[in-house]
Amino acid sequence: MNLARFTISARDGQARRGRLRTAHGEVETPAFMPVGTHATVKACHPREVAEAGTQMLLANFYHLALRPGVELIAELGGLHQFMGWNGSILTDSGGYQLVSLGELIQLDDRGVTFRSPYDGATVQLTPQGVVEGQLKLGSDVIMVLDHPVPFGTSPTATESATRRTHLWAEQSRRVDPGEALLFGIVQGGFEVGTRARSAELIANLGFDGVALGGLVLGEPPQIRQRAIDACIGQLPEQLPRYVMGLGTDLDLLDSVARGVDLFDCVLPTRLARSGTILTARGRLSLRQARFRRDSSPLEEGCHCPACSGFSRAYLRHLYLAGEILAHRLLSLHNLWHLGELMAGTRRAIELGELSAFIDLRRRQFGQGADS
RNA sequence: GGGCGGGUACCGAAGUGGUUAAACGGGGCUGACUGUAGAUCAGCUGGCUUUACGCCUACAGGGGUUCGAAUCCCUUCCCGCCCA
Repeated sequence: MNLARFTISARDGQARRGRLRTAHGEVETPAFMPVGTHATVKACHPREVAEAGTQMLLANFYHLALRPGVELIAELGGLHQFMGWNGSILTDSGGYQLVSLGELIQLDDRGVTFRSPYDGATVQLTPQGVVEGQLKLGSDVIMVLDHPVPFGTSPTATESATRRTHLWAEQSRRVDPGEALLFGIVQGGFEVGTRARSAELIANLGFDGVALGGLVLGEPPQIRQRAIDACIGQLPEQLPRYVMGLGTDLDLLDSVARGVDLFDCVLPTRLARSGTILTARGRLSLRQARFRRDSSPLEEGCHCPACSGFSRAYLRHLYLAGEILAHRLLSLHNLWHLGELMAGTRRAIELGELSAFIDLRRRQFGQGADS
């Protein structure tokens, strides 16, 4: 019944120009979602995040359930009101934490038990509980619980995690998402056949969208691209496709060309907090001594808050001095950069010029960031 | 004038006869970062070179003792506290 929530207005090759309707507005796709794990895009005011071109951001159910708690957020009017964000919110289930917090978990087919990294308390996540919890938060797009495995995991372990992911996906479907959209997640490791089978199975469970999970976990780019292609081949046209955790410029462009609609990544904000900025020519580490006296903006032609009025030298100084403003300005620059990149791809798809656009960006990127 | 305590690499600070070019911090430099336990993490930080645990210069200055000294002795200079 939620199929009409996603419409495609233009195509260019495999790429799609679409629009996802949520309870909090429309999301123009292809879109990049900044990550706000703890109900904040670190260092940035929500207004600034919106100004960077963000229509939907990601928050993390698992982390918010631990702190400050789902009930508390619900009591205070839901996640949007709680964090002062009027746009759309996609919440991740905590599936990724099975990988990132690997030593702190115990799991079986019923779900996961986490030992809280904050206070050692144990928390249980079940497929249904996770969906219900995200509903209580008032999330616009709800992710199911899944079980990703890093590159290099044995076929047996991969098989078992994938089977469990499918089992959990089926159980998740028993919860009525109401106004929210419910997205399933494909796993299957990095073997093309198992990937494709997982995609086919997930695509047939009636979700409102399909995410490709378990990627960017140590695999070489070509293997990742093959895995993405294997999945896309199994997915129906009318469902939005979301590759979880992908976020370099080239990754985004390649995936858009393969028919992916949604992305999220911690990279722009995390890199910013370690002094690295994104530019059309590549990354730039402001910590490098060569920027000490550089009076130019982070990137010529950028209209972000950091590039309007501040020099590289000043921003480098702020960063090295440990000043909070550096985190904010550099984060915003990086969000603007990806916001512009995605706006560019949307325009290019509409004009049927995506490959030219990608070629240009790729060539620029190849020039390096050293000038 | 007398007594006591100090002077260690860019800074702070360990080390009191031998695997010490010298612990540990800070600072500096370099690198990593892809559904955020991350304002985090890792490496380098006397000089030179064939980057080698090779050579040189080093623990205020000078002189000794010793197979061997940042470490022990003598002396000079400087700093701090106390007494006159």
